[in-house]
Amino acid sequence: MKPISVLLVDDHLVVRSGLKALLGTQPDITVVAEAASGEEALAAVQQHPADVVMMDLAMGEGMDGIEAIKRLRLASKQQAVLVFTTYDSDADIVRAVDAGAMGYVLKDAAPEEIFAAVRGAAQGKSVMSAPVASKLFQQLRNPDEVLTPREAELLSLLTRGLSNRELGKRLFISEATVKTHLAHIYAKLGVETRAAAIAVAIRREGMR
Amino acid sequence: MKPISVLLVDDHLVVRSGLKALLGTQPDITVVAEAASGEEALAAVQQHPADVVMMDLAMGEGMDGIEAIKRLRLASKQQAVLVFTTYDSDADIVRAVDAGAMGYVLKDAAPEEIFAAVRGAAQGKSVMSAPVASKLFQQLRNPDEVLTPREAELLSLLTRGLSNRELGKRLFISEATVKTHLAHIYAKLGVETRAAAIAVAIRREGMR
DNA sequence: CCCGGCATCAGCCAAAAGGCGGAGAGACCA
DNA sequence: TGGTCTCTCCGCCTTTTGGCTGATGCCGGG
Repeated sequence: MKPISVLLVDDHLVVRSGLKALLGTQPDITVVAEAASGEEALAAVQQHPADVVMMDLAMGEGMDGIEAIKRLRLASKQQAVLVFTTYDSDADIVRAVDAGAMGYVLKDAAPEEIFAAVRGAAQGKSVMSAPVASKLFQQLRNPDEVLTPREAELLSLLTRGLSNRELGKRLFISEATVKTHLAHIYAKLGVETRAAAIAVAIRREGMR
Repeated sequence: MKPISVLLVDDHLVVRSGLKALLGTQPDITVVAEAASGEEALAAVQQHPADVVMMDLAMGEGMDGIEAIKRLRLASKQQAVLVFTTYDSDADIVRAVDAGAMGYVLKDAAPEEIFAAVRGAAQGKSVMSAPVASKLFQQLRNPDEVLTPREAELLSLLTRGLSNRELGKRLFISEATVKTHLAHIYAKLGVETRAAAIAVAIRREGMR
């Protein structure tokens, strides 16, 4: 049996080096390449077609992890993409799964969990950390709390600190409509004021 | 010459393991212990009185990095504390320096920079990444934009989505005073509304 | 073809937030 | 002692926001 080949994508050298050290302890797993950005990852996968791509979502400048996943999937369906990141925001999870990620593991996971995720991904199985799975269930159970595209768009601008008037101009809708959307958003997020909505959006929904 | 002993504090195993691998390549630096939380760090430093403590600021549950630095400094002035973290938010930097950190290095720094920081800290010198130094200068140049302790406290609660009334109750001050503080905060942050203030606070000031 | 969800808009009213000027007490420093 | 900060508080007025009710057009599934 050939070992599982892995491509690491993370903008932090320490993380890559730590991951390599960890994975190196497993005889059936080999790190064949590393990349510090989405761009590098796309290039690296040409040279080293790995079985599993472990990817961070937040990567400083340039292409973000989600975009990188999409392009990787487009370029070739050979390798499975495993998200390996710090945060478990609802929005990130949904977007990653949507982009075609096979698994979602948090950086504070135990080594065994990480190994299991890599092996699972290599076999085409979905693996995710408990908190991540729990969030996904949450969403499935309460579809009433899922924002519509328009609401999400508005919320995103809201976190930029715009007033109702400004939101209206930006989205080419009347202030009245802005208010209606806001009322719906508040209900779905479980808040009463725009201030709280912004706080929730940035922290929970990951709208940075 | 004895090698420099280092204690690593970070809640992510991958980061600790990567850092250990990196520092291990330097003959004059030895990692003598690791800790995954502020509490563990305080205990570990008793067993292994290291020359330098490398500490992350964001550490999930429990004591945060700033608090850990303060307690470490109280417990013993022997070791130098070097902050090693992902973000360079103004608030974090100021608070860390205030708590007694000797240096501030970002996780995306080059290995040489990390080594230099460890050696510097061991010799009692201050070392910080360029972006960090730049932010500090910024603050020195514009002291008008630095929040007072009370203002920072209020802003922190503001990002929780509280109303003026709630802020007043929480801080045992009148709503009028809350408004006064807010006006000052808005001026310092360069915004006009509480929504924008929250956005800036969470993103720029790192008040998560 | 009707119903439900979505997006759009209106008007009314109460509450909250924000702008402005003024002011006193305590701390700290030159 | 005088000047400067910081924190505290007041009143008055305008703007913004949020709650409520109701309505229209569009689209897609049953």
